[in-house]
Amino acid sequence: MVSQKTIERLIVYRSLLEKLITEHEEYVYSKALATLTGNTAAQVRRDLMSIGFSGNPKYGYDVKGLCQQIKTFLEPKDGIAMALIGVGNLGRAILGYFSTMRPTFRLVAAFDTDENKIGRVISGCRCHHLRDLPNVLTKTPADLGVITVPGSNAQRVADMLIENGVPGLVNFSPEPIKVPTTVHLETINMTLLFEKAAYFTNATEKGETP
Amino acid sequence: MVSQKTIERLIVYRSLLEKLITEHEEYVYSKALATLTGNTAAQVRRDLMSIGFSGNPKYGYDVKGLCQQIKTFLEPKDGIAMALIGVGNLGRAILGYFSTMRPTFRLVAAFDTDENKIGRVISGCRCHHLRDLPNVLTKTPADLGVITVPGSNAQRVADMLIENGVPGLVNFSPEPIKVPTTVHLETINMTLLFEKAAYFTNATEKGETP
DNA sequence: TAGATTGTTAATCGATTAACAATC
DNA sequence: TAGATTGTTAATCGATTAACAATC
Repeated sequence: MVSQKTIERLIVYRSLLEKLITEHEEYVYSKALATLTGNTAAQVRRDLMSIGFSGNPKYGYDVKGLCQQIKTFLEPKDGIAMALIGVGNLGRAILGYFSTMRPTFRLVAAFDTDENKIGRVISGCRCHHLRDLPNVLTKTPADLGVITVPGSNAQRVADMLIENGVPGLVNFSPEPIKVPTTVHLETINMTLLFEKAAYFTNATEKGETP
Repeated sequence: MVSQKTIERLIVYRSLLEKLITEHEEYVYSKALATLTGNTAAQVRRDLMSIGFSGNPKYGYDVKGLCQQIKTFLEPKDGIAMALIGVGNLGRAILGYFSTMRPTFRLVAAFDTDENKIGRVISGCRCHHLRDLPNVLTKTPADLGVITVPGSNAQRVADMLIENGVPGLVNFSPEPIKVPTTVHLETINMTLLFEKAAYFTNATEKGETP
């Protein structure tokens, strides 16, 4: 199978390839793709090999063809339907963010327990009460559940999503949650990220960059 | 030097140790620490070795002592002063988040270019105009700059922060930015995170979990 | 003492890089 | 053809895991 690291790089390649398309570049060499994304040429060739895309020793890789192939490889053809739970500042930031990313990523429903938010439409996405989650997700199933509630409720919300057939979760709450192995969990731990940034900033200042 | 992976795990250990302290646990074995954080006992012992903390074959590791040692290792003793640029939804979410994390992480100033936000105090942090950044950061220097502006301005903001002596950046904007090697950069690419979650959710559904 | 865990070294594993024949 | 790049295998590197003597 394709490793997590390779997937991450493929996402970065695609983002760059889209930029190259707007610049009307037709072909790109592994060396150029590597330099522009902070990798090595060998790494790029190995990654592209893993998705079965071939280049040409004379011209390099076809930009449009490669971009399309990565897209096909990464994204299911009917896109990704997402449900978001917790319409606080972070939730609203994510709703706003993805409203520009259609049609691949579609936020199909938002949930909260604050009555003031219920019924409102934020960035084109309707906010429901959390108790209606089973009904809403039965009508419009979601591939990805985005958890942006305070930590103490994260596990409960995760359990609800899983019970209602959501196969993947993205957890932004600081509380670690448990899921069965059949469910994919991506955790974005802000505290950890900032602690790490703080540590390495300090280390970099002290010249520890070997 | 201590690897990035080890630093990440140390942060997780500490978070758990703090929980154990509230539960009045005095000692913990490497096996328990490992199970509770999703690692192996050997991994834990190796990580603790790298920061020079010793346990006892009879009782395991002293919870309070270990927690304190990790804290001392990770965090400069006068805490981390942060400046945040871009007071949109994401910026406000982060301001709210860190207002509860004092005194280690202190948001000393926020900046925006929207006149409606200038002068307001959000989660205890005053919002200044971006043009005043040099003055404000001269008076209250920051260790970490948090970039939550739309992508197109990210590089310009990063350059301003670096020019004004900020040694570490956390970039939430989708646009990749360039920094000199003397500056530490932590990138949180939401698009990448969601693309990855979507891919692995799909792969997990198809049973590709070897 | 007997039994379990720590600290640390050696073995293993996986991912990255180097090398080079095949190709254009 | 000569020169450069691709595709792929072999070598290297770094991180994880296994093993075990020392310790309590």
